[in-house]
Amino acid sequence: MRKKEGNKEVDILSAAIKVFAECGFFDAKIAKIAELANVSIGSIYVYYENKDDILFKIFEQIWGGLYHNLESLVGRKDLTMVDKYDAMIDMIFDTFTENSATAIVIAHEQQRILMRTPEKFTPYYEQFVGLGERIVREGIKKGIFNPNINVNIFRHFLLGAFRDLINSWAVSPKDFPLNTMRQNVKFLSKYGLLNHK
Amino acid sequence: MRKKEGNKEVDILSAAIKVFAECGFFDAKIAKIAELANVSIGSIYVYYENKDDILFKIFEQIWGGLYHNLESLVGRKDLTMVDKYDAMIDMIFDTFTENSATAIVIAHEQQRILMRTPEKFTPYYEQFVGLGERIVREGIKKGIFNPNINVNIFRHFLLGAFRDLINSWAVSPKDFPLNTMRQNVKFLSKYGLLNHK
DNA sequence: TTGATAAATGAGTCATAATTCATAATTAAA
DNA sequence: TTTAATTATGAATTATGACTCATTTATCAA
Repeated sequence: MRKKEGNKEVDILSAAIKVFAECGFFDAKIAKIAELANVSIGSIYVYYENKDDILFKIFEQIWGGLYHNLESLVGRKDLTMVDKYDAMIDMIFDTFTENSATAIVIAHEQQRILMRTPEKFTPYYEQFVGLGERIVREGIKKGIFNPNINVNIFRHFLLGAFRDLINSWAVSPKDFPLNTMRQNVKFLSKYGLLNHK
Repeated sequence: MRKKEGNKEVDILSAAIKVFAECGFFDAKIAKIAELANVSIGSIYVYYENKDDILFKIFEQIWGGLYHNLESLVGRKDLTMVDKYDAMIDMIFDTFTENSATAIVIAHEQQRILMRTPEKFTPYYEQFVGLGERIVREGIKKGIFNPNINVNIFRHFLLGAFRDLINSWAVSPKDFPLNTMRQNVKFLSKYGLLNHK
């Protein structure tokens, strides 16, 4: 039996994230991913079914991680609802700013996949969103959050805002300092634009 | 001289919007656009340089219209800052909900184009955004809006939220009633999620 | 040392679809 | 009519790049 050399599966995924982020999924060439991963073209098809499959695995990794993190957050009894909410925001920021290329890939490709083949998308995404909504609903029930807010709309409002912001940061980090972004997102989503004196 | 039959240029653009919305830009076939527009494949290249050019013209149309509308709004003296802000929100909603296919195309393709070839993107977009920022800055100067808000971040926050919401509405209008969406976006962006009693 | 098994390779296949262009059709002016 | 200018056409060309698979290479057990 022959042993695997290094970890091609991981190398390919990392390379793919970089290439997808730089060129976009459709202009990304398998040959370039192979080159960047120091792997032959054939090896890519040993580890992944096809080009789509590589993209799916990227989503799986990201949303799987976020789901597990959020799961342990929602259960905590030592935090106020606002603290949980803030922690959730931080968690999303941390995940996506850890690797800016990933942020770009998610921002660009997720919507398309989600719209055309939602059944093939990682279930972690819906599970993650479900947990997020739970935090908001719980906050409403406790009278902390505004009961007139439509939770479904709020979720798209917040995630949409996130996508644009994190992508902007990934493209030009100097124009979007992380801490300023965090503070503004937390503040805006909780208090809004108006000056309450 | 031969006369033009009907208005192929417009027919092609309308057909392209539908096909781009349904399949996404990359999976959209020129042949299908030609078929839907009742035009030969060759005619498409009489009126447009290539596939990209069709997409560019769609952006041009939408952002050109929005820019001109917003331009006449910012100059009005009879409105409070909050009224102007609300009117701007309504204007964006109106433009994109007028044609849901256009909303989907913008939501899906704009980011990619803007990131990879910003120099080729319609200048109306930046002009529109500039006017929007002016409203916010003016509101801050008048003490109506919170001076601690980073205007650049706010712009991405709001436009990102919009994109996701309008796209969600375009995909399943029944889950996102227009009026509820309008109210929630206006409320959330001004007052935020917290219950101010 | 050798045979068996799994891993790795990349030149070549092949389908796809954007774009071209030689030709035809239509209208207006001469 | 005839000619010229413009508009319309779609079969044929062509480039591209995802994916295949016959072959090679590496490792282990016997």
